[in-house]
Amino acid sequence: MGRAPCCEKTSLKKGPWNHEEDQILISYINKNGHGNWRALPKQAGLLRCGKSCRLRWMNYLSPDIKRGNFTKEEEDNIINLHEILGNRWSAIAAKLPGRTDNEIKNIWHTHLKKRLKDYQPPQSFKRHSKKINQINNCVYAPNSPEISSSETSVMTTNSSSIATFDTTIDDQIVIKQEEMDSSEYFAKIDESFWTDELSTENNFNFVTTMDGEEFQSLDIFNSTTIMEDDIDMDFLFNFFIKTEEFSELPEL
DNA sequence: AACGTGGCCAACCGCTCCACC
DNA sequence: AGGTGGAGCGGTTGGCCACGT
Repeated sequence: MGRAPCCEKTSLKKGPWNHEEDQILISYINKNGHGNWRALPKQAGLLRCGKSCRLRWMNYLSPDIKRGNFTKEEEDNIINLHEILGNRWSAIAAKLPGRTDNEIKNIWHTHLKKRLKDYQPPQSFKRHSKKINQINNCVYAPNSPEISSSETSVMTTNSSSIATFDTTIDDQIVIKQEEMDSSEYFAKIDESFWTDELSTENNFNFVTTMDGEEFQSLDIFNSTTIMEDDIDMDFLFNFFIKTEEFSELPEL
């Protein structure tokens, strides 16, 4: 069974915070910081448990929090990150500055889940399957030279390419740190590109070769979305953990 | 105007993780 | 190595509000 409650709840206030309590908490933390959440309410003179104070600060009062509606870009990022990370709301929040895990969780349950459900992928998808389990090597090459025409890149609907697969070497995947205008590299996808084989989980991903002529789909996308304009190692690490098929991780 | 219903979101609860002893 | 306690996480709840009938 779980541990005992963190405080004697009978004497402590629960429910919505009022303005006065907010002010007490803000001024206490501004003055003293929050070393020990458990001890904080007593020291600050609040009839709340430490957990409640921490939650109020982290989710509402902290100056780092960005208020207001989520932008389309933020929503897209949440969708993509959720596809990679699942319900790890705090990990998703860490990628969205100013947004809290609670906020993201709420918007996921109220808006984004519905949005994904409503989305129908195009009907036909021509795929030349290249199984991810054929890829045995992984190389992280952030400063590698320009992408050659033999390589296949991966993108999402709203971001630049970050991953490049060398199609001339069956068992190698090269990850490059690229910042580029994706429209420069990727041909437009028309209806003939898609087939019925595409599962709904794949609907934010597609792959083209660099010359834009021959499209390829990789089964990697059954569980993975690659995204973000600015790649970072933490993100890459999560990506590789998620795609357990890789036998090697990039050097960190 | 009154009532019912559903959406939204702040807050709570139970649990795990992890540092420390 | 095992116990303890604080911090943090994810699921869930409850109350407010907008909208429809």
